[in-house]
Amino acid sequence: MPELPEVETIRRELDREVVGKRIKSVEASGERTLRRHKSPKEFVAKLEGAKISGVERRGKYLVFKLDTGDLLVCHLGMSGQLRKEQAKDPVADHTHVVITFTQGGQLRFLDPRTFGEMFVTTPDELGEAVPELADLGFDPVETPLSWTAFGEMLIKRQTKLKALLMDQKFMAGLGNIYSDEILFAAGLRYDRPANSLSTQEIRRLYRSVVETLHDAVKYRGSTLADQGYVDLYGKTGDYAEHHKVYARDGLACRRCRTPIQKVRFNSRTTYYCPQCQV
DNA sequence: ACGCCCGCCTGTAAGC
DNA sequence: TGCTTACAGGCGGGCG
Repeated sequence: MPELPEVETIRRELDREVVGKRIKSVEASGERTLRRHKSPKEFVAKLEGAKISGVERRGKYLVFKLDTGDLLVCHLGMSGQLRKEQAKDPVADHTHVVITFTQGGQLRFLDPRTFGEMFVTTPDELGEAVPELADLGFDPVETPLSWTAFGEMLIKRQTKLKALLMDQKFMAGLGNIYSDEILFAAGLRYDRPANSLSTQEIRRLYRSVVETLHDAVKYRGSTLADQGYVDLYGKTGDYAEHHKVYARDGLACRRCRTPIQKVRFNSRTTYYCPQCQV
């Protein structure tokens, strides 16, 4: 669920809420959340006493810069949430990490399905020990390309459009929801071979990538019916109201009134308009 | 290189 | 009502 717009929304809030704060203590009970460490103790030891000097985003990863020189990396997976709370607030189920600041207040990580993770590493190791981050493709919001450069990369690939959009090594940050929304905005089917696009289609696709993501960030991301995504304050995002195809199967297309179709593609649910997307 | 599927997890909801 | 099954989609990995 958390894709680029949701992670960017949280990053902006973290920028306000935790940058400049010093970590007083850390409670880390989640072994699976901290699976890259030998033990939660090791994770805690690297954090206590450190000050957070900045928060960046790379695709769906959050990277906290520490004044020790280390980096705290967080991926929310499917069900991870970061929440700003007070020490007196009740601790929700599935809370795996609690960071308490010297200035008061806590940052908590909860994650029912434990696909998410947190770990501390060094800038050097990001390029070696952490291939997932080192191999990430460009970030279309943070470091956009020209559409011509995008087209040169795209035309070389022998794969279908949706698989390519979701490939984090090609472009970082898209998941199932935004891939479908972007393909609708571009008027392209999920199963079009990437190397079959005309120059005009490439330009339209890239414009749709950038515009859809910016729009979604403006509305603070998509909270679906399951409420799986909320921001740092527990607030839902408003972008789902603006979805054109995602979870709208059987409903009339907002552009042409044809019913939106739901299919399985690469064992993922895919929504599209059979009239508007070619 | 690509398509396809599994495993990792839990909460929710549909189906019998 | 209560049990079982399917689904949700993040990612790595394995296989053809």
